[in-house]
Amino acid sequence: MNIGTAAKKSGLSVKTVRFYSNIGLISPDKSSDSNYRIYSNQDVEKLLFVGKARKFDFSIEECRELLSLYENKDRPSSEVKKITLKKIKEIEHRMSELDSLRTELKRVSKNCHGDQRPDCPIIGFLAEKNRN
Amino acid sequence: MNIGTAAKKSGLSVKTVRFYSNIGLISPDKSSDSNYRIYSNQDVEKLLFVGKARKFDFSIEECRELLSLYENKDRPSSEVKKITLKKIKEIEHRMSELDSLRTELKRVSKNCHGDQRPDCPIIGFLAEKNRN
DNA sequence: TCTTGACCTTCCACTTACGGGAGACTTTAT
DNA sequence: ATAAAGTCTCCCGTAAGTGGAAGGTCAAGA
Repeated sequence: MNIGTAAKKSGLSVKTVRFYSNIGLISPDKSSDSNYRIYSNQDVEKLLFVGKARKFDFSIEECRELLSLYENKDRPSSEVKKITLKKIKEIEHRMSELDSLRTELKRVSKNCHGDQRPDCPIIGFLAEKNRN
Repeated sequence: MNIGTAAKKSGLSVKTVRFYSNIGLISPDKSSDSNYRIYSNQDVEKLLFVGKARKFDFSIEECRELLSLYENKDRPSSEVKKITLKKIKEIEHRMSELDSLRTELKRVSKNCHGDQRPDCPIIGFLAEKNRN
């Protein structure tokens, strides 16, 4: 099938699928006469796989790694688990960062009247010089 | 003061300070003979302000807006509050996304032995075709 | 057969918020 | 005087694509 069909089946955009082809993540065959990319059902499986991994915040390089593990039937599951646990750690780290931000922003915005008066503790907070 | 001093005082890198100058976020005077940027104490205040806002996940464009509110003594506090509440919403949205990711990744990784055997439910999960 | 329109190709520029480095110039220190 | 440090502009790179231009390919209709 052509790239448009593969894109539709995988739920990705044509641009994205072509991008994955260009970076060698998922390399379809190419028709020698028309130069069109030709996707197999297996390729579509891989596109779906990567699409899902991307949704789960794995980077392209991580996807590349996961994909090779996915293709290698003898890989030890510990490899996969390692990547996943690392990702969980990253997510939790980012979540705790965001949590502090939210807490702080909530704190300062609670004291802001949010009316026509120019007096604003949020601005004051951002302008505060804190020694660190 | 020169850019290096301003950078040190604001805790930003020279590159970053120059970047802010280039995009017109914080525009110092320029020495007419040496072409060096000359930062005032007020400029440093602005750099600190922006540095802090950036840490709190405000984008450059949001910083630009906050900065103009910071400089405009007559602005209504409602403007500032609006931007802040929007940011809080964004943070909370991202947090809930990350929370689902984490939950799902934890779920699938719990069932993975993580040993030498190739059998891996994480890969299986990523390869699953879910209809949506 | 010709043409139209949909699809495909490559290539380039743009996005965010900078960081790295080249090569040239200015200032400061020895 | 000279060396070192600081600064300047300019260009390239990042991640993961998106958008567009110019051109090639294919199937269908007149």
